[in-house]
Amino acid sequence: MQRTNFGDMACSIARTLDVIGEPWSPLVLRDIWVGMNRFDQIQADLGISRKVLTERLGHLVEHGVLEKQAYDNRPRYEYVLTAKGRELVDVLMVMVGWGDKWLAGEAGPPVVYRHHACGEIGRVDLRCSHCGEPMHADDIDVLPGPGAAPEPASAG
Amino acid sequence: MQRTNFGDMACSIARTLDVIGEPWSPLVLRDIWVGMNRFDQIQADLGISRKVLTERLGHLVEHGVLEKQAYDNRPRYEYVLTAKGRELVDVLMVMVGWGDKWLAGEAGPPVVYRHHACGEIGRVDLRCSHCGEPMHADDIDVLPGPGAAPEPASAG
DNA sequence: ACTTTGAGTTCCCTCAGGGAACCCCAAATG
DNA sequence: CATTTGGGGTTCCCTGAGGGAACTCAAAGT
Repeated sequence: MQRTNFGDMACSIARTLDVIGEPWSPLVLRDIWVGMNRFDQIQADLGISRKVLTERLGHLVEHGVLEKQAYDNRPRYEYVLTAKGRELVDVLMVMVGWGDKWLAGEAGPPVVYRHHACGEIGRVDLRCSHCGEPMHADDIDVLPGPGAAPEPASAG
Repeated sequence: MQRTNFGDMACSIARTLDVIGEPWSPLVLRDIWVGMNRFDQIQADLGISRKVLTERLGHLVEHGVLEKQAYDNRPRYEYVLTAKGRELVDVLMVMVGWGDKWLAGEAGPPVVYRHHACGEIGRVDLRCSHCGEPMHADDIDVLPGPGAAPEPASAG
């Protein structure tokens, strides 16, 4: 965990980092997204320390991103995404897009997405919810919103 | 920095985390995105330790996300986003969208985006690059791509 | 000469991450 | 019944990254 508490900042990036900003958290989320729902599976897949995995899973459950479900009469559990967690996967998908473009190298992307709606391999594309045109860093002005902090400009 | 090296994994999420996965990095990027380009500005705004800020800026420059530019005859520098860095802001924008929805509370979002193309306040929306329809976690199948690792399924 | 300012370095201290061993419970096995 | 197996964690110690504050350095400004 980062030592500074990001959750109290008036910035949605910082607040989001408070949920998935710790090392390993996004990868834990990814594993669960693609169907690795059990402790030992995730631990083996990522090579994460069991101690840290316990902590991360607890943190994600606490923040309502995951749910812990029993799957047997024995004390056996698996972790599944909540609605909140599924929407957080959007962030992962965009990370994948960037990594595919800038870091994948000659081998090409490790995975691709087939879109149910069209059946084609597609990438994720950011568009304005209002007009549907592309919406990236240079296409917007960042303005203070209703929940802005009193004095300083912050990009949250 | 996380102790485990994410950059070598066959997963674009892990590789992206290798660039901006360390604590503070996304917030440093955000500050520079909204025009806080100088060391002391960023340090004061975030309350990050100077030691760590030095390290993060160096790391981001090294990975081609930022450029360090002299802005005076004196040894004075500022940090600006490269094209690679500007595209990384996509990830931040989606984090903002999620944080606004799930974490902002009654006060509402700390900032809003005005889209140049339509002039309206809009949010960012994920769509399929192929058909233009919404594309989220549940709308896709994740399939191995050309750069997939030999054996295991991984969501990269 | 003295102060100021931006941009870092250096130092020490604490606490989070890594690694490996250990524990608990319930079912299956002999 | 006693033992093994396997999932799901705890506990322990060690190292190294983050926090904080002080220090440095170079070029102006006065």
